[in-house]
Amino acid sequence: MDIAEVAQRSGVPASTLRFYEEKGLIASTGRRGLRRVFDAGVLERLALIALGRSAGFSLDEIGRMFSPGKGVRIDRRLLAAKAEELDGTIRKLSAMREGLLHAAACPAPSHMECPTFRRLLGLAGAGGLGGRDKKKPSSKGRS
Amino acid sequence: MDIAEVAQRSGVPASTLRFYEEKGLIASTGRRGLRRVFDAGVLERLALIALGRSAGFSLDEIGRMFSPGKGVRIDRRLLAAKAEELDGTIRKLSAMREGLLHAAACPAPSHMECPTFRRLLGLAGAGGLGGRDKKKPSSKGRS
DNA sequence: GTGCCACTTCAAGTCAAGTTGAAGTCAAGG
DNA sequence: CCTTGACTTCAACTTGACTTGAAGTGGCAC
Repeated sequence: MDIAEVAQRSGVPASTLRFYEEKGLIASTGRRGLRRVFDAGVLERLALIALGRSAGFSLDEIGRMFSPGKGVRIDRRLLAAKAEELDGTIRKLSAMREGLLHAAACPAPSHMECPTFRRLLGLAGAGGLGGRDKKKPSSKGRS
Repeated sequence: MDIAEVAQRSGVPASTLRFYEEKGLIASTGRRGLRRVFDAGVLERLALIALGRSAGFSLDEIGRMFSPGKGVRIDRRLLAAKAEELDGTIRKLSAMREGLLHAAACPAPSHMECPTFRRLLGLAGAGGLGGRDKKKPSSKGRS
């Protein structure tokens, strides 16, 4: 498979594939001339990377996970830790969602007069939850 | 209040306050010499900003929310939409957490041989969930 | 054999949300 | 009056994950 096929099959842009290779996240099995040749395993690897990213791992973390050998070799404690972290995030997000929903339905003329909303303010200050960014739509390139 | 006091009372660094003012998210009521003077309302505003950020709004979105007037004037549909978005995120995060937990405890020698883990892979590909970044600890400056 | 165009490389740009540094200002205390 | 140092401005840097552009190469269809 050349890079275009991997891109097309995985939905990951070629530029990203090169970037990932540069970062050591994926590897091409060789070259045909200048062009990278990938084997099918790279698709699994890419799925794994997507999974990791979804779970909140950085590319570096993901890289560390399978840089050792060919196997996936993910440290289970790392997974458990990440799961716990996720759990905290979920809790905060849930509280926020509740508050948002209430605020949306709140009868008070101004949100500032709503006790629930005001409670939410404190929550925001307290919570460690950071800014989230949406994933890019990435809806291009797929036929 | 000068910037230092606002910083101290809100926990938001002065550099960030200047940045926020530049972005139109907060306003100083005047100057004493060169120095900004803020009134107490800015603290509420900052709480609101923190809330918005926690809920996943970008600074621009937050700015749009209260740029109109002095009042908070948050569009309730926007809140509801954000809550729904949050809900989706929570769902994905939860699934991810389940999978992570399973993977951490999974008896299969390689994660690739574990059906649950493989199911997770599909999930990651499907989910729209993007990369998350942790909030910085920000444990400086607070006494 | 030759031309095209998908591939290659490498550097630089983007975005968000700030942070950091240098150089300058000025209110207040001694 | 003079020093101090907290404030000011402005620009450049940071991080993470890529994308984009320019310039070059070469595999493959014809």
